[in-house]
Amino acid sequence: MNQTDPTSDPTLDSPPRPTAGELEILGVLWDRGPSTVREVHEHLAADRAVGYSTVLKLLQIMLSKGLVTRNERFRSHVYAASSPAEQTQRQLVDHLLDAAFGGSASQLVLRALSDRPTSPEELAEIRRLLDDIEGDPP
Amino acid sequence: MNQTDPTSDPTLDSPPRPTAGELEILGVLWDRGPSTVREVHEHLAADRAVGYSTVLKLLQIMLSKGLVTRNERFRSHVYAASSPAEQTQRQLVDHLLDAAFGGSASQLVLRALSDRPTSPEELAEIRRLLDDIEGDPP
DNA sequence: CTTGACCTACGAAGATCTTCGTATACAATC
DNA sequence: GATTGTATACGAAGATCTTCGTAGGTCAAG
Repeated sequence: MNQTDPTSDPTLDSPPRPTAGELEILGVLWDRGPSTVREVHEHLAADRAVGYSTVLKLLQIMLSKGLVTRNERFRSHVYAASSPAEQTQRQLVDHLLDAAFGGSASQLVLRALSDRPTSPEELAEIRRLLDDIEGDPP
Repeated sequence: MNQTDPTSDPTLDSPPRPTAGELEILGVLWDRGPSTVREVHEHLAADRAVGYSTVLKLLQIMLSKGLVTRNERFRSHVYAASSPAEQTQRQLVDHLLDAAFGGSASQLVLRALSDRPTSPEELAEIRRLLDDIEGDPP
């Protein structure tokens, strides 16, 4: 194999949807920014029992999938999420929309809002978003 | 087999979160109502290649998990979703909220709405929901 | 009663995810 | 240069999901 077949170059595809464990790690990276394995492990271990080498292995897999990047300039490699939270969240919502809501965003919103107590500030923010959308139609 | 051991009666726990394949089947059952394996299979096979016994097996597993019920009165067993769409959708949104949005419903709503073109009707429906929530605070 | 059509039950293979033990590398210190 | 602490790499086991082949039961028609 030689030059890049555009259809099979992994760096060109957006990374796959993260699994549950991967998402947990991404959450830490989004919060903290670029981190070493040790740092990620410490954060996760605060919540639940998990071994160091489990986190390491997961990060290596995530690297091979393109979910994270890593900087090897230091002895302790530094990992960072390769996509911002917004983009991955969008991807996840998109998937859920298709898989469980027949594509109806309003149904999903309905469930989300009737699901948990939502603060007045959040409600206001959503109204603002609706105004935006309706005021500036595609 | 005899009487039910109450500690292992699957009907007492709420059913677990369905997997991707299970969700696909639930979609058919929610749409069509109670259906035979054949009917479910026909619907799925219209979209993608899948064997009859795959669908059967999946339904049997779903039965053991409590995701569906079945009526054996006829030669062809009739399966039905054991929870309404709303409840399962709520469960899925709940999970996604925790796993990817740090529990912030408004963030999820934001992603959902900015994600896809949403029809004016849907937007209006969401506004109505907001009015409901704000008009009748907990 | 035999055959054919249709149905359920069962087992098992292959894929993916999660988890971790252990081997190996490296750098600093004695 | 041997030792010790810290890192990464690797392999493999166990769990769950997906998929389907095939055996075996039942009913109606011949």
